[in-house]
Amino acid sequence: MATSYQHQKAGDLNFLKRLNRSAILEMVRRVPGLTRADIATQAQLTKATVGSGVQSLLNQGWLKEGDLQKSSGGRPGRALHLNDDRHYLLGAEVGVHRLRLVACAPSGKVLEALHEPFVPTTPESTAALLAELLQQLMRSPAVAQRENLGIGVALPGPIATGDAVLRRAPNLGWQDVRFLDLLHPHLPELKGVWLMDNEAKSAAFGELYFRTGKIPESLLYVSAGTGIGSGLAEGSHSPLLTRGVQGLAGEIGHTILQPGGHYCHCGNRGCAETLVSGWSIRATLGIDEKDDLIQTLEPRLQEPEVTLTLRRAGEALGMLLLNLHHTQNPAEIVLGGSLTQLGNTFLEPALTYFEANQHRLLGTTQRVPLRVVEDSTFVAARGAAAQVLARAIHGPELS
Amino acid sequence: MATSYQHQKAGDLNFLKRLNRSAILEMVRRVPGLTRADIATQAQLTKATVGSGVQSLLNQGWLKEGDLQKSSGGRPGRALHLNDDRHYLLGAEVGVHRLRLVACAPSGKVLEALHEPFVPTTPESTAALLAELLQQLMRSPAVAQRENLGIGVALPGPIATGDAVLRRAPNLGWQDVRFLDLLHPHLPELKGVWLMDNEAKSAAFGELYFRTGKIPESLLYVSAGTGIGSGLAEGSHSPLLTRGVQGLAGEIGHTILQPGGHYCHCGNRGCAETLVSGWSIRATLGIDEKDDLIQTLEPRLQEPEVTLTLRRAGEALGMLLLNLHHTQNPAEIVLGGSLTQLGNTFLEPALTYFEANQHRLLGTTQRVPLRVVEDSTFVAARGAAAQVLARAIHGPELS
DNA sequence: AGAGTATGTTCAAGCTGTTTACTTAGTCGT
DNA sequence: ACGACTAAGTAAACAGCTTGAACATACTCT
Repeated sequence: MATSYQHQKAGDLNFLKRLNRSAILEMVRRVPGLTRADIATQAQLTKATVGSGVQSLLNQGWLKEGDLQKSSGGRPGRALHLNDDRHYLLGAEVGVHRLRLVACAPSGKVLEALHEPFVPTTPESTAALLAELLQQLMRSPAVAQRENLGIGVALPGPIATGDAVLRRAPNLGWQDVRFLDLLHPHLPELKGVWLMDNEAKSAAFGELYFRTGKIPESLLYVSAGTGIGSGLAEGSHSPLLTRGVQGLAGEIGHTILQPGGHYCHCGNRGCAETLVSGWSIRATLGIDEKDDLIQTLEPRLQEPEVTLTLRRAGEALGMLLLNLHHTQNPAEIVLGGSLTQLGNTFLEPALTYFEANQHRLLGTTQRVPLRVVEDSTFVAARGAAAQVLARAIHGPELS
Repeated sequence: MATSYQHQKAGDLNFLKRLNRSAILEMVRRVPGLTRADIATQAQLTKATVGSGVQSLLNQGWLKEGDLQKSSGGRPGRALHLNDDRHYLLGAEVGVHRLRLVACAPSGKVLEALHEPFVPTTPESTAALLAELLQQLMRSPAVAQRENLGIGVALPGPIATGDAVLRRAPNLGWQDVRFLDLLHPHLPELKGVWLMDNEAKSAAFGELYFRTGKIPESLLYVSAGTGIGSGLAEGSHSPLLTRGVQGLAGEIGHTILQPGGHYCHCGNRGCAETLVSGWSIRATLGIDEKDDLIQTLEPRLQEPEVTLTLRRAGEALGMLLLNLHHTQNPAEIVLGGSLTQLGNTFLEPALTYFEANQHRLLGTTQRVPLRVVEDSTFVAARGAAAQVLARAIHGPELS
């Protein structure tokens, strides 16, 4: 249930063993079908060490053996795979207008999902509602016979490292909420990892951690919804998230993009959110808080006023992306959040601006891919589940 | 001589031993006067392990024993200190108008320094000149009888992780320079660690790594000179630097701060450097490239045009700092570079803007300290030396 | 069928951290 | 001044993990 992260400086033999087991598990997770010999080569371990480590992971049900591989002149190796049938992870996102829940297999496959509209209330009643939905999810047949590894909750506001407090969620009207402490009494039987994190950071983590094939060395997730935030995940083995001392890292909605510009709800002037965000688009077009932004705008996309507003917002987003490129320089940028549903009127100016300017400093040597998530509904919830898995693999759970 | 950094996933017993030795050494370095018992408690190791580790570090000359500490009811512990007399580190910075060199003790104390004006030429002749100055430094009495641990070079441009190439240095007119490969033939006798890094990143590393007492969990160094760049160092044990895939992380001079603003030399419009930077101040006030900016402006600080220009630049810097606060949220910000010598006309607006706005999102719970370096002349060179020490402590050198 | 080659396993050996008991060096109380 | 007490540091036996070398296994090529 603790979320603090112990910075490991020194270690004993047990630590070394766990380190090696984790490394093996991560490698097979990332590259399904790896053989013991492949692992020994890549991890710089001996065949014997890998053999015993794999055996123990097989016994614990983390791995399973697959087919024999094609021989390359000698005895063929046996393929190893993550055992995707034994465990599951719970991930939830408390959004501004929605609760989203997933149960994931260790591979990241979504086993069951729930998507409930909700009107923000107190943290306490939200926790009660979420607990009820989680229990509903856990009773579903695809999940019920698996072993749970823990639960992760993604929230729309800054959360500092090592302290499970949501400092402020302006769009929920919450402040200093220890959400896990509120949720735990409703789910006392739920053991394993308990964690909470910022929504964009969970999303970034999940997009990187559940990736297979060629894995970028870092990934930035930009979440464009009512507000706008970002998360940076780095490192392929077990990605690290940049949270900042106060959890404010990624609060890009409040970076200044137009000095002396409009007032933001934070009290400052010219914040990026005054140019791109659900609330600023609402304000510009006079759309009521109670109406769904996307549904309201969909039939009005041809109106010149709407087109102009979305184009301007899109261009501001492009600048914001370029600023992140020149501040954090991630290997890949992923764009998600409800505003991506506004389509090309909004997205095209952002993508165009970024493409036109990303090579200003170094020429066209290496392109940073910018990808728009097709459906970002469960990205943050799935990301929180990914964080649970990472914690389980690298924590004391693995014996 | 290799600069690539192997991401350690798995390890053997030797790795574990080195890890523990490094941890002990780091702890004593950070808190001089620690006893074996203190180390055992903090590092979660047994007395016996610490004892043998310390013994080996004493034998190798990394540590030395000090006085007995005050007893707290039992046998007093013996204080341990970093042996500051045995080794030294070389650090150099190739600036736009200056070469700066230092030889440091492991504590970070500058033993000898050199500061030479220079006019940018080819990489080759710069390497030759630098090598000559380095040899001069190594012959000085305070250094000559110590053992060298390696050399680090800080350069004004992006350098990607794991690849010792300076991609572009616009203010030097260099491109794709493997500077270490040019320097090495002139100093074949120099063994140990060889590395190069971006100037602001070296500075950030050094400011964090050589700190004693209360150590911030992360530190952002902003270098304001001809151009403007930043570096973020994180983690107290052995700080990590964020470089980005292409080494563009921290290129904050080219973040957009004024959409549709003036053209930048990068070809884009509204970059922060068009508002704050040595070159933009020169351009606004019509100061020739050949004249020293600081010396030219010092007698003119009362002129309304100068005051206005510097105030505007300072305010833009304040916004840039706030943007970094809301993007990276470091635990401490350090401001350096030649422009800091312009004094309060320039600095005061920056500091005021930052102080006035840093609490917009969370209230005044926790203040992020913003410090201006008194004399930033050797900060980057000393930081490069710090990187050498860290590489030596955590690399294979420690047996 | 037999040689060749690479995978995976077994087991004694070596190394590292731990445990336990002991020595050492102070303080406190009488 | 002496002894009881406390905590730091050390020595030796012990436990656990990785290693190295020999061996068993499984496929291909001739």
